[in-house]
Amino acid sequence: MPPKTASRPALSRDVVADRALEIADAEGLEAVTIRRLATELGVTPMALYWHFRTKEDLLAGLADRVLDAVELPARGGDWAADLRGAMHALVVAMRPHPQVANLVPTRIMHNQKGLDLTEWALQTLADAGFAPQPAGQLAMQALRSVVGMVTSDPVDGSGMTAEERDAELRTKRAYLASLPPDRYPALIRHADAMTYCPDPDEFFDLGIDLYVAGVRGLAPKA
Amino acid sequence: MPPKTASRPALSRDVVADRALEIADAEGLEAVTIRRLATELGVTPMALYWHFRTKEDLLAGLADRVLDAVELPARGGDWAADLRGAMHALVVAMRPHPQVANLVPTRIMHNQKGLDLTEWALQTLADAGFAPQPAGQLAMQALRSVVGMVTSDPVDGSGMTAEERDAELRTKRAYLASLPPDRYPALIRHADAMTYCPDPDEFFDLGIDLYVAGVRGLAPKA
DNA sequence: ACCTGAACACCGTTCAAGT
DNA sequence: ACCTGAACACCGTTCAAGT
Repeated sequence: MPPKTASRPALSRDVVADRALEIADAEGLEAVTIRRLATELGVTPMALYWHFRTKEDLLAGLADRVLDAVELPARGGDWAADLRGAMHALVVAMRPHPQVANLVPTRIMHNQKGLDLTEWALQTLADAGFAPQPAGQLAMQALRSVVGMVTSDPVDGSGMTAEERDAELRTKRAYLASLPPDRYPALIRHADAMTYCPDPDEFFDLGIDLYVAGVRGLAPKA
Repeated sequence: MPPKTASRPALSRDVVADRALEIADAEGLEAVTIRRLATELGVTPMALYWHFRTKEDLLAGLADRVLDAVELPARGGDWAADLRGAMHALVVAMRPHPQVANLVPTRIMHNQKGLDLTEWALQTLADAGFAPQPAGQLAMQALRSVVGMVTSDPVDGSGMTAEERDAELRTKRAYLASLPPDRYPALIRHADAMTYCPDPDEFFDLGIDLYVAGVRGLAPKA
């Protein structure tokens, strides 16, 4: 039966991890603190140690929660489309939690969905004709590529309001415009493109396209 | 003139940053602490605040120090070779300090060498025919690609002794071998390739090749 | 099984003061 | 200009104890 204080929901790994995810999304990973988490959950800091061995274990739990949300699509026969599908699935799962993205690579091999993703990637790369060594490296590169994109997401990457983003954008452009034009002509010419991304979806598409085109370029000729 | 206690070298941003780099390389970024740093430098924790506004500022200093070490080669006319040269220069500068690699992207635009690198990349990608928007994204992707490789360097990535690495390698392989073979056949087949890299240089070469091949695949036809 | 209480050894940082 | 001293508000974690 539930505890007396009906206000407090029962504690569990998932409840704690979900709350930690909310804090991380709203205020960044540094804001995720055993003590803060305990206060918000109406519990003593030590209570959390029943569910997580250490804070590191808790952070691993966050990464697992993100990986668990991955929905792998069905495989077709085309290796390029399959790679795209897996990367897109990862992007969809990770974009809501850009702060946690960096933790995912450490969990990829210790998580059911992570193993499924890796198996998928290895099979696909083997289909494309790669030997085990490059296939393994390219599979990991796909993961890192997605993590990198999500981490530097031009929109959601750093929980800010629209006004804050606007102010920062103006600051950045003013800064780039102030650079010596004889030394940094291209930088100045690209100032707008580097500071503003009209369509975030295109941002991710380009990253995935880049990876797939790279794999295609390196693939052994059939 | 030097202070009385000749044992203590004069404090400065560079002296502090170099010491912090040593600690980070040997024991990881978490070991870099204002108080620890002060003790090692024979000084009060508060002394460091004369040279760095905050700890964040100190960490930025570490990233700057890594970027300062980049030696850009001369440019040829071939855009692919130029891209390769810039990425290789970044790899050479960052590999000795894999723990700091993650901090570099935040400094790339606030550092002389970072700006030089970006200018180089943008000019090269413009030469290859890219419009400003994709050129800007691809330039950042090159940086992230290098950071990702250095961060997961199979050899130097996580300051361990040869014995520790060997033990971990055996553990990992035993773990992969214990997976259900009907569900993870490729993973098991790739176990050796995923856990051991015979030549770290090839690891980085493949990553750079992947990026360049990707750019080539996306480049507008001449 | 699940949680509390008190204590320990750390953090980064402010503020006033010394030289 | 450069550094010290004392204090504040935090951390993660251990260990023994409660229910």
